[in-house]
Amino acid sequence: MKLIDVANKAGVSVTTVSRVLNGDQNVKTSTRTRVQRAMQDLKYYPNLHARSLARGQSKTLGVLVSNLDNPFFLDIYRRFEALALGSGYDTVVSATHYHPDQLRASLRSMLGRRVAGIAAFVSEMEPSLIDELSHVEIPVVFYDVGRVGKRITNIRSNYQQGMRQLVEHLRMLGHRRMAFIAYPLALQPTEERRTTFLEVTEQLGVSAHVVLAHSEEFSGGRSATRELLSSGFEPTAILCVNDITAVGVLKELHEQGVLVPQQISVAGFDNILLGQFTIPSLTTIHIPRDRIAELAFQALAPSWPNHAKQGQEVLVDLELILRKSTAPPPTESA
Amino acid sequence: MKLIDVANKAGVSVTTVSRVLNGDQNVKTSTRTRVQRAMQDLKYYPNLHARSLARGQSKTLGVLVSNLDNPFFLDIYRRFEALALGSGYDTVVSATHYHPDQLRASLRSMLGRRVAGIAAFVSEMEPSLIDELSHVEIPVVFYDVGRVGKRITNIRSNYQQGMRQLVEHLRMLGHRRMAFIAYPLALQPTEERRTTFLEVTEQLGVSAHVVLAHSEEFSGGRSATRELLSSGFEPTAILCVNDITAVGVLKELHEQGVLVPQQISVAGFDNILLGQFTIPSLTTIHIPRDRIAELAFQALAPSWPNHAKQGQEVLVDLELILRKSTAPPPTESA
DNA sequence: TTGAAAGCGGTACCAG
DNA sequence: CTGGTACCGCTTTCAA
Repeated sequence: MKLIDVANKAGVSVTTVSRVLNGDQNVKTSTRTRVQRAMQDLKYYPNLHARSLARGQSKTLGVLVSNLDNPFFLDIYRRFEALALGSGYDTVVSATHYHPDQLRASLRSMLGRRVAGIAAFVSEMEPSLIDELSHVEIPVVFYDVGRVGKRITNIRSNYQQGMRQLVEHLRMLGHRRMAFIAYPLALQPTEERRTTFLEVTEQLGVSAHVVLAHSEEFSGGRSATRELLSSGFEPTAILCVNDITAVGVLKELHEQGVLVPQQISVAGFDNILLGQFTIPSLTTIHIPRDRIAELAFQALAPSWPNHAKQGQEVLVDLELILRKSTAPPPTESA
Repeated sequence: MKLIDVANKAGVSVTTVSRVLNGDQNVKTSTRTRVQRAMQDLKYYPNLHARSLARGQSKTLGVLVSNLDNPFFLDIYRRFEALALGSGYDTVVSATHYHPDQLRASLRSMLGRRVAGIAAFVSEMEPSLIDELSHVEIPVVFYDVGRVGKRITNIRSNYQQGMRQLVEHLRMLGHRRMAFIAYPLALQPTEERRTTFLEVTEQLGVSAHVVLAHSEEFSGGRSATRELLSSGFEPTAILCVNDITAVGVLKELHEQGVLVPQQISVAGFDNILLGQFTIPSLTTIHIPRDRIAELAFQALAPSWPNHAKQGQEVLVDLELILRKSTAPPPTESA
């Protein structure tokens, strides 16, 4: 079922059909109706490939995400998609599962699709890929990786500021021995959280200890906690690279009969919805995902109000969210 | 950067470039190398739209999901995508957020993209849409909605069998008053869970009570629980339409000081990963998502081992997963 | 082993 | 207000 079939059925030219298809006003109402009827009767819908080919561009935005399992990324994507949809853009996502190869493949596929722009919320972005992207003629926006360039916008979280708030809060409560559960992969953003933790604890004079989770899942938090508890460090507070990990920590502590927050305080990072429903609810650092998604979209969509954002670096501030998983440490009577 | 640019640079015709692009063996090795060099130098990557247009089909499978926030759907999608990728298919997802309009739009977009097949894991599929789909010339597979047709495969969960196991288990434990927290939307699959609950409890002679959550999120479980506790029904076990809801229930009960499972048992449905990390871990019904994804893929991919599945209805059995959130009810000494 | 040329299904410019 | 037609970039006969 093609344009010409509709044209024949309606007794007009393909041009006219194309016009009504695209809402061109220069079509007599009676003709328009006739064409629309024909389209319906034939159950016609346009071939998007032909259209994009002819137009030379595709009103599609590509979104790259490391991991859709983490609600953090999903939240960003959802908001981004909503904005895109609202402006008539289609959206195509690809989860790379932290594999540079998969990332490369997804990227090629998107470029092949001639997307109008690419938003990359991935942690495994390699320099070579960033290079490759900077030669491309479409706008690109990175989150937490990459660098600013001609058409490249960069959004970054102010980890320093966020982590400081959290550590200061805990210190204020009286904590002096804090552990950090880090990610197993050497990914820029998560590495940054770890190093920031180390810096801040050093500055504030609290003793710090880092242990690596060996999975990005809940279970990573669990096993890391086991390891931590038998390490001899005896932290009074455990900070986690993200909320998912913290859920695992909470679970393991509960199984071991350790009370949170009475005996050990726990904090997450990201502020995913689940954190409000854990037992106890989770103190965490909020990363404003809606705002990040909005900034990203603005950087990709031309003719957007404050589209000026393109080609810049934007630093996003984080916010400490206090809930029930943190409290003063037990008084050391020993 | 187009085919012809590469051809010029390499001093061959576009045909030849196309050949090396598609791995055609009838190209002299030296020529092939020259062309490949040219492609690299020019950072060429093919325009997928032109390709699909010329080929008349697109090695892309469309996946429709109600809601990516629910790990249940995400798990299915992840597996499906992996299989597709393994067979050289691209995949495009669309979350409909339970809106028939959004579903319709996504469907059109996919058909416009001339996908090679569509897998619909959506609850809001309307009869009219199913009709529309049956006229399309590509294979389609539905999960929990729709009906079998020429190129239409149907996968269904055996809710009857799953729900019966759960209710029997609880009855065996001694429970006689069970409440069910249902979904707010009138969606076929979730409705089915509700009615099945009612049937089974009736058959087993246990008194039943249904309360509607007013959100599909964790919070829906929380508020429904509040409502339930003040309803006077006093259930000894609460069954939930899914695990997400159950997490909210667990939270609310904990806040109210009700011990799970000592005072009230709680069960979920779906068996998402999170259920292993709740406090207490969640008894639930496992729906074999991997298998569902595999069946779906088989139904769409031609030249697949047991591709015979197409145009059939497949019923998938569920499995009771016993964890720590269910136990005998408190002995009524009153 | 290579190339010329006819589409694929739309879009958009140029006439009328 | 409507139609003719030259592309868009790649695939695929058909010939050489």
